[in-house]
Amino acid sequence: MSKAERTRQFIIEKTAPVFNKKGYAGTSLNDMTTATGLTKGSIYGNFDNKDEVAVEAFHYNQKAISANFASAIAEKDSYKEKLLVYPHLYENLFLKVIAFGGCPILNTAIEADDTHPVLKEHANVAIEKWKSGIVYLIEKGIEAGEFKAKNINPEQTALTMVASIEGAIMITKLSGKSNYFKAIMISVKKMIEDLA
Amino acid sequence: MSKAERTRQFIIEKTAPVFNKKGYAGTSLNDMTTATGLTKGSIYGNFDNKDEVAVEAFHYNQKAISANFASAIAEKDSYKEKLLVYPHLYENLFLKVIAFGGCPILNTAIEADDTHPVLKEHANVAIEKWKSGIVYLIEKGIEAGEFKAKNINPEQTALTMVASIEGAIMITKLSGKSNYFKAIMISVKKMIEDLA
Amino acid sequence: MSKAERTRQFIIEKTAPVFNKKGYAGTSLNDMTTATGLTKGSIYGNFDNKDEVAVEAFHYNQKAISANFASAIAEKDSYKEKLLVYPHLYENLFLKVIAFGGCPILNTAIEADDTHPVLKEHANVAIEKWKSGIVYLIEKGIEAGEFKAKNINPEQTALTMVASIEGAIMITKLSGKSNYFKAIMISVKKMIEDLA
Amino acid sequence: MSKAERTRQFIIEKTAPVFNKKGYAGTSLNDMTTATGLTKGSIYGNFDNKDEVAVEAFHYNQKAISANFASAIAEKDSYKEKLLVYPHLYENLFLKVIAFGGCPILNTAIEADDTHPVLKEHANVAIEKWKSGIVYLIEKGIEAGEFKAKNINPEQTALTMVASIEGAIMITKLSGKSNYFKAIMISVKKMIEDLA
DNA sequence: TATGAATGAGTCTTCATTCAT
DNA sequence: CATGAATGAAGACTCATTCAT
Repeated sequence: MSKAERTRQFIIEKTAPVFNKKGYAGTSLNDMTTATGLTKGSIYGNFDNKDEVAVEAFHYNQKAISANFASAIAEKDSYKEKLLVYPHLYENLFLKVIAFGGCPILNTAIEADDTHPVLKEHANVAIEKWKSGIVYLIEKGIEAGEFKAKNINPEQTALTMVASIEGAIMITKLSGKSNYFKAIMISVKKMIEDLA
Repeated sequence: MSKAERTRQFIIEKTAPVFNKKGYAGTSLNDMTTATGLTKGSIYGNFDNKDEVAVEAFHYNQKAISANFASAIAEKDSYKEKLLVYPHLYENLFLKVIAFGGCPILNTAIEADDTHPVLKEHANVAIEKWKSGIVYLIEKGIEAGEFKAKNINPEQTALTMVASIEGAIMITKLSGKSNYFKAIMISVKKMIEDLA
Repeated sequence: MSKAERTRQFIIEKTAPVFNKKGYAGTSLNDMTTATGLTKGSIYGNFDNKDEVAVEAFHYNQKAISANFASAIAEKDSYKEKLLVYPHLYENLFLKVIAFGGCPILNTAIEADDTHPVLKEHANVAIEKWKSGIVYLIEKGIEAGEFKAKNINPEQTALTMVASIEGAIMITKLSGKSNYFKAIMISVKKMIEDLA
Repeated sequence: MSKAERTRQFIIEKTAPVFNKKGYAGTSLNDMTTATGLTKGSIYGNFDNKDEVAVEAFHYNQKAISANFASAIAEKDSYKEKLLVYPHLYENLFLKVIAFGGCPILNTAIEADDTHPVLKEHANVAIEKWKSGIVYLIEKGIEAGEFKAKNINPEQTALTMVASIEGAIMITKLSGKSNYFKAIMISVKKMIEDLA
C-alpha cells in the first residue's frame, strides 16, 4: 500500500464515525481535520472533494457492520441458524451500533434521499445487497428442505426482516430503551422460525 | 386568528415540506424565504429562531400524516379493522408520503438523534404516542374478545408494526420500488390477522 | 402637558439610563421598547428617529446630575464653599453616578467624538457650561476678596477641576476602587483651598 | 516571523486606529476588511473572533502611546524631570493623540465598562500599570531626596495626574481647543513641582 | 395617536474549496 | 505530497425604519 493509499485509508477511518453521527451535510471540513489531525490541503490532496470522502466513509461504515454478520453466518451450519444470526447478533451489537451513530444505510438513506443522489444510490445498493443475501439464504433453505416451499415468499420475508431491523434501530436510538429493540428482535426470530 | 397567528401558520405550512425533505440543518433561511415569499426579518418577527420554526414544522408534518389515520380508524367498527387501517391506508398514501419527503418522525429521528436533542425529543414523543395508540387498540381488542389474550404481547406487536412501517418507508423511498412497500405491508397485515 | 408631551417625556426618562450604560450605538430600538414597554411604532410616533431620543436622553441624564450640584451650591454662602460642593457632593454621589452608568458628558464625549457630530456638540456645550459656572464662582470669589486675584487663572483652575473629576469617574468605574475616587477628590479640594 | 504572524500583525496595525476611533461595537467586520484590504475569511483565519482582534488592537494602541513616554523617561536624570515628561510630552503629542482617536485606555474604559468585561479588564490593567509607574517614580524621588517625604501621598498624586491627563484629553478632543489642554498640563506640572 | 407587522441592509461567523510554496 | 493561508459565498440573526390599519 502506497503512502497515498495509506493516507486515504487513514482519512476514511477517522472521518467515518463522524459522518455517521453528524451526517454528510453536518460534517464540516473542520470536523474532518479535527478527526484526522491533517490539514484541509492534505484532505484535498487525497480526495477530489467532500463528496468523495463521504462515499468512502459510507462504504467503510457499512462494511464495518456487515463484516460481523458475514463471518458469523459462515460459521453456522443450517440456514435457519444463518438467518437467526441477524436478530441474535444485533441483540449483542446494537449498543455498539447505537454508540457508532446508528446504521449507516439508514442514516444515509434518510439524509440523502431528497438531497444527494450519489450517496442515495450507494445506500440503495447496500440495502439491495443485504436483501439479496437474505433471499439467497431462504432459497437455499428451501432447496435444502429446511423451509417449506409453499407459502414462503423469500423477498417479502427478506424485506420485512430488513425493515424491522432498521425500524428497530431507529426506535431504540430515539427512545433509549433497549427492551424495545429486544421486543422487535423476538418478532424477527419468530418470523424466521415460522419458515420451517 | 390575528394577523401574526396567520403569518406564523403560513410560514409553518410553507416551510414544513422543505424541512421534511432537506432536513433541519439542510434547510436554510434562504430556503425559507423562497418557500414563503417573505423576508428574513418577517420570519424572525414571527419566530424566535430557526429551531422554533423547525419544531412547529415537525408537528405540522406529523399531524398532516397522523390525521389521515385517526379519522379512518374512528370509522372502523372492529379492533382488527382499526389496526388494519395502518397497512391498508399506507398502501394508498405511501406515494404521497414519499413525495412529501417521507415520514417526518423517521426523518427527524435520524437527523436529530446525535445532533439536536430538542427535535429528537419531539420525534420520540411522537413515536411513543403512535406505539401507545396501537397498544391501546390491541388491548381493547383483547377485552372485546376479538384477539386471543394468550401469546399476545401488545407492546411487542405495536413496536414491530411501527418498526416495519418505518423501515418500509425508508426502503421504498430509497429503492423507488412500490412493490417493496406492498410486500412489507402484507407481513404487517398477517401479523394483525394472527392476533385473532 | 399634552398626552404627546407626556409620552415623549416618559420615553426619555425610561431610555436615558440605558443610553448612559450601553451608549448610543449599543442601545437598540428593542432595548428602548423593553425599557418603556411601548412599541417601536409608538417611539417613532413621538420622535423622528433614534438620534432624537438619544439627544433628549443625554440632556435628561446631564440635568439629573447637574441639578444636585446647582441646588447644593445655591445653599452655600461663601464662594469657596460653593466650589467645594463639587468634590464634597461627588464623594457622596459617586456610587450612584457609577450605578447610573457614569458621567453622561464623559460617556457621550468618548463615544460620539469621532462618530456622531450632533451628540458630540451637545456634550461640548455641557462641558463648556460646567466650566463657565466654575469660572464664574472663582471670579466672584476674587471680586468678593475671598480668593487672591494674583496667580489665579480661573479658567485653568476650572478646566483642571473638571478634568480631574471626569478622570476620577473613569478610573473609579474601571477599577471599582472607591478610595481612588476619594484620593483624587482630596487633590481637588486642596486646589480650591489654595485659591484663598 | 511566520506568514500567519505577519498577517496577524498587519491586521492589528491596520484595524487598531479604526477601533480607537469607532469603538469596539462601532467597528464592523466590513470596516476591518476595508482597513486591511483582506477578506472576512482571512481575518477569521487569523483570529478566533472580533473580540480577539479588538483586544490585540487595544494593546497595540496602548503600547503605541506608552512607548513614547517610556523612552523619554529613561533619558531624564532626575525623578522630577522624569515625572515632567508626562505633561511635557503630552503637550507635544496631544494633536497626534487626538488625530489617533484619543487615549485608547479612556476610550476602551468608557465603552466597555458596562458592556464588555474582557476589554474592561484590559483597560483596567493598563491604568493600574500607568499609576504604578508614577508611584514608583515619586517613591524613588523621595528616596533620592528630591521630594519631601512628608505631606506627599504618592498614590494620590499619581491618580490625580492620570485623572487630569485623561480628563484633559477628553475635554480637548471634545472642544477642539488646544489651549484647554495646555492649561490643564500647567496644573499637572505645578503638582509635580510642588513635590520638591 | 398607537400598534403590529414587515422590510432589507446590516451584523458576526462558518463553509467548501484553491493554490503558491 | 503536504501545508498554511486565503477566498467569497453562504450561514443564522439583528438592525433602524416604515406604514397600513
